[in-house]
Amino acid sequence: MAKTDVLTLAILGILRDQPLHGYQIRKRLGAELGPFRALSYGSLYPCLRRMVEAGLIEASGEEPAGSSSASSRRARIAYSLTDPGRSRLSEELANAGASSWDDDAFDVRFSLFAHTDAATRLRILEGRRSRLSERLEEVSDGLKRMHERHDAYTAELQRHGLEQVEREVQWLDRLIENERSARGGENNGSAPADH
Amino acid sequence: MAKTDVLTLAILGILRDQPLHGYQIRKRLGAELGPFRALSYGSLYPCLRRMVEAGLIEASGEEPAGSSSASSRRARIAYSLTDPGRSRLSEELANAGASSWDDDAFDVRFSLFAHTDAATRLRILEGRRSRLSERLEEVSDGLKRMHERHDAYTAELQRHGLEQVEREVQWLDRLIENERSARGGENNGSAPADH
DNA sequence: GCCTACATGTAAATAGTTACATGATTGA
DNA sequence: TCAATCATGTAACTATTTACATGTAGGC
Repeated sequence: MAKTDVLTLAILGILRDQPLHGYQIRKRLGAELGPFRALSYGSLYPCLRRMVEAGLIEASGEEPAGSSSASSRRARIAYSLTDPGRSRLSEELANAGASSWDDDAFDVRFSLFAHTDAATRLRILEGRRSRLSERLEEVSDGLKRMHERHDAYTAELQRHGLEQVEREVQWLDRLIENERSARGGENNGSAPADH
Repeated sequence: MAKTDVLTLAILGILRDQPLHGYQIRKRLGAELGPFRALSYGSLYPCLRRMVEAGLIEASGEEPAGSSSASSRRARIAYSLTDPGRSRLSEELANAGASSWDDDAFDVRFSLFAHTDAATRLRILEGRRSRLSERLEEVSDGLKRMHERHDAYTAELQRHGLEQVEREVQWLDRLIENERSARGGENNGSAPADH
């Protein structure tokens, strides 16, 4: 349930603007999103098949989104969003069930922020922040409690983990502030506008 | 193959010093190691069973490592390392096949550094560092290449990911330096000794 | 008496990777 | 012609989560 749903969403998102082949989908996803750095075809193609069966996407024989259009390649299948797929994407983008998402799910949602409305963006960022805060407390409690049960390496590992999560929270804070100060402007934003 | 092996190693490591119940193993692992924050019993107990079958650990009816010893609890099973389990742990700790490990595997190995010899520690740290460097290049290439294909949010996500990996590399560099400057001293170290 | 934490497990469903099988196109 | 990259898929295996099933001990 977990990752395939995320993969489905990521595919819907990446097909939003142009049809692509499976191969291209894999490359883009791998290049743009951490979670799919090493996505295997054994995951991708079955997922595409399921999506076709569910009517979310369509497989068509030719003319993907490539640059040159003259060649006569065989066996290339371009997938494109259907209307139900498009609705499903909108639905997903509007629903900020910010609870229970794992890191990967957040990344995918975030990467689709350009097509997410401002209120939902804010809710997602805040939801993510509060979950990370909980984690922060758990880990720092753990660190305090182990404290004298020595093992400096384990402690160092946790200290480092803690730091990374703290930075993640700071990053979110910056983003949240940005979203807030951008209020009154666009509803369908496209830039974190900070540097 | 991937995570269970890591779980097996983590269990061997945590049972090195005292026998523990399954329940205690889960708690400790969850508290000390990120990868096992949400380890389920459905993963843990089958793994313990496999380890018993493989002769790496032994299940004994009573007397775990608890504080008070007077109570007569039922159905509590304390697992302890067998001699083969102990050898297996040593083997694993000596082998720094630093290639192909994922993040979780590194964390588990690192948490066992107190029982790992200095040369192996260094090899593991350097192996990890070089893999992260590769990732760094891939991601920053990707960032440069997308660059004008707009979408500021996706770019921001990658920038942030890049930063986190960069920090991870800096952390490793500090650790590596520490290990190097500690040369001539202990072979079986116990402290990163930096603050 | 009730709730929480302790404690152990199984079965079914899900997900994911690896290895395999195949073949076209491009450029050196 | 040879290698790399493009391109699509399947089957077997491995791992993992979720939901279930059961029961004890200690504190309020």
